[in-house]
Amino acid sequence: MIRITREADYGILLMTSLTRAEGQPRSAAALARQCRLPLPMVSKILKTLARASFLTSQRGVQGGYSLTRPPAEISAADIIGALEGPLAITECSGESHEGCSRQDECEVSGHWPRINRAIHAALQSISLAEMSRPDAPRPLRFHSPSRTEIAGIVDRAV
Amino acid sequence: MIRITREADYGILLMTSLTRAEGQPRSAAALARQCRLPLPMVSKILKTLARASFLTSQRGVQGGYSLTRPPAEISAADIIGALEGPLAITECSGESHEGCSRQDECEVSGHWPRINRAIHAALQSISLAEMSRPDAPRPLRFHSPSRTEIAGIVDRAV
DNA sequence: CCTAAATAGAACTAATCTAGTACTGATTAG
DNA sequence: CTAATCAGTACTAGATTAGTTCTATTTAGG
Repeated sequence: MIRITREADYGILLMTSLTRAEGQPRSAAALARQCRLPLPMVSKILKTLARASFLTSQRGVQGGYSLTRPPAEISAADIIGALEGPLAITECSGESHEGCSRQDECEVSGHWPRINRAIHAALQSISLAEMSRPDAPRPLRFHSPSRTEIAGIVDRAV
Repeated sequence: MIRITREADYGILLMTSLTRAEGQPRSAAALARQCRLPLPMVSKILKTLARASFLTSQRGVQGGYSLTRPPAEISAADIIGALEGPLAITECSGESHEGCSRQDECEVSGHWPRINRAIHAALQSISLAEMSRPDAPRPLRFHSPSRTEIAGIVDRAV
């Protein structure tokens, strides 16, 4: 349907794990164990989140990562945005449509920004604090083997 | 950020094109020309949409595709849902978590359904009729070379 | 001051998935 | 009966993701 990368999926998982740590720094290894994720992957993700300044890192022996802001002030959109990278929307995204041969044909035009905003709003409205609460609607997660799909949103919407 | 496949992107484009045809059947070839998309791709997409009963097809010499419902009654979610396929959410999606080794660790649990619903609602709220109106917020479309990203939703949200 | 525990960062590989093509069959108007 | 058009399937090439490996840097504690 609409997909986010595994990195983003794991990222959210890790952030919720850190939320439950309540300010105490956690090492990448500890988090990897706790979430049963491959350590190198976890390291990579945490590094990225640190660079995006959602986490601070403490090097050295008793080091680790911890949240820089209260979990209520971090949204799903923040986390996903940090991890999926600014990765070139490539041509046809910003103001320059040079590359887009269909510019004229698609008066369809404005629909993507509209959809973008709708989805962004949806993701922004969900805070890390909320996601960390165990008493969620339904105890479900989506782990696909190679990708995580934000799925079922059409076929089995509630 | 969050991506939909090109197929879905094209699908929306084609559907808006059909909307402007106002009930008149259009052949795959005509639509391909109009939207400047490769014909085989267009055929494939239209077939899928027909199977999902958003379109009816008329075979033979003066045949083509036309909408089965008024455009106000078709949402972005419908189109995207039809095209991205039921494609196995694979393990860990429905009620069976057999495959998911992390079941216990991730009390994160309920956050995906919550996010799903939010996004689904967002996509459902946008009708084909709306998307076909040329007077959109900003004349922008996103054609990436290999993928379409519902992008910028985080970094350059409005 | 030296060692072990951590993070930092970049480069690389393999598997998966998407996009697009090609081919063959079925239907229908004229 | 023939040309136009939809139907369906199988295949290929390229791009992307997921995950690994290796090396460097920082720091607590003995």
